[in-house]
Amino acid sequence: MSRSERLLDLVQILRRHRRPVSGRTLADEIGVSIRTLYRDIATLQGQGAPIEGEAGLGYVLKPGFMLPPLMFTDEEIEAIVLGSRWVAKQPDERLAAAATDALAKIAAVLPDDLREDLDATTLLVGPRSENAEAIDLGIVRQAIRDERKLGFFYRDAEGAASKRLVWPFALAFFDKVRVMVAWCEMRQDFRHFRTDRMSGLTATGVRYPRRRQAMLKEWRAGLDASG
Amino acid sequence: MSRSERLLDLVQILRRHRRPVSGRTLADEIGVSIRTLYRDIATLQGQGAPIEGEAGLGYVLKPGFMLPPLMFTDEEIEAIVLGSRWVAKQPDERLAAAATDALAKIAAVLPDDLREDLDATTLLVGPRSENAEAIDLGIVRQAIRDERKLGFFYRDAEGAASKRLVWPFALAFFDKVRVMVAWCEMRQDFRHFRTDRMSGLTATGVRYPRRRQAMLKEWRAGLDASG
DNA sequence: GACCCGCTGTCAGATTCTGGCAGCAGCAAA
DNA sequence: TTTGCTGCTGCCAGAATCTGACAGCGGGTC
Repeated sequence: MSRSERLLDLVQILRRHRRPVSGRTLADEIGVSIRTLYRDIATLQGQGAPIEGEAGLGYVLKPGFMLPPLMFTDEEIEAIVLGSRWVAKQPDERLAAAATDALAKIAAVLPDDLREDLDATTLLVGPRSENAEAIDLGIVRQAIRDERKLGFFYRDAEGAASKRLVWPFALAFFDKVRVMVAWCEMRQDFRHFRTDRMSGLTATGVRYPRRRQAMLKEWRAGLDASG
Repeated sequence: MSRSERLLDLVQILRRHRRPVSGRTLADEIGVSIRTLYRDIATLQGQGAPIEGEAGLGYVLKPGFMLPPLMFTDEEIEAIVLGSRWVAKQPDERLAAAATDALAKIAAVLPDDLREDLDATTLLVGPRSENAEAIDLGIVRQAIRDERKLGFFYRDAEGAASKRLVWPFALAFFDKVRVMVAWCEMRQDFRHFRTDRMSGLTATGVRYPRRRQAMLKEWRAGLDASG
């Protein structure tokens, strides 16, 4: 195994362990001496990987992912950049900021001529949606990732309010509004919730008893059957 | 200079030369023996770089770009994927196909757990725009890249038709319609052309006398002043 | 035929990588 | 405080890899 491959492997292994891992463990897992492991970690940090080491504990990788070298055509790069620009203008502030950061990282490594080409693809968006949500979508995304229940108040189209406890498993982007898809404990069925009608969001921390993937699949199957 | 850096450099140098370049030239430019260059080329090809070599001519790199290893946070990856999905659903077939290809490349290297996270971000789009253009946007994009004049027929909002010769320098995505921004020889001013109202597109092959970047800048300045 | 060029094999020397050892510093539990 | 675990660095010799030079093949062009 070449060194560069090993470095990518190392990042992957670090991703899997959420708790701090000792260098000894990592070294064994890759099949390399601990001295070499320290060198590898240093190299990765030098390349911008957010790895943190603390004496007495071990190494932790901040949530993230290292993309290996990839070959893209001009048009593929253009598509990625255009898409990211679109996301950067969406009202979902968290994702928009992430898109901006990602664009900066990509632009930093693009050759000049390609960057100029991209300037010729302008993205004009209409006025921002007035349906800004009062809740933090980051909490929703985290709950989906961790498969944990969410509590909140919901105001439906008629203005009637209700308190919900749901099992969220997807976040959909529908034209101008964002919609959380979840299993609603009250209705005992799948429900869509417009995020701009939600309030009082509470991350319960309680795991729900099903797998996100399975629910997503089931929900999609239901969509196909009815529509 | 480490080997991996040199490989990236090699791709960049190949990008700059549009004509075939001999291995000898490349080797000199990087400061390495020709034997090593052949090895480097072989390595790059093994990594998927579309480099073609022909005896008696030299090497050519198909239009494209090799992205070096990059570190992204989960949310940045999510933003990129969401944006690419959006592009993939746009009516611009060429870009949509490119977005799909790019997504496939990215998905191929993502760890499983991250790929699952991304499934939870669904993109629901409304019905496709009915404003599909009758022209090939690829020709427009190429003309912009090469800074060459374009001829076409245009039907304005009132239905009046006219023949135009323009200097295109940007392609804008505005909600559901795509707009080509260009200097119009007839009006002697900047004009926007909805691509779905264009027909009879002709790539003249004639270069226009200004730099794309300068026109883009001037056009933007005009926008700011009037709006 | 005489080039030019891509491409491969071989091999010795240069370069880099690796593992083991020693040692320092920070932290936590005993 | 002491003990133990861990991150981190310097050093050095052996292993692994990379590199350059040479030779040779096949396919094109002049």
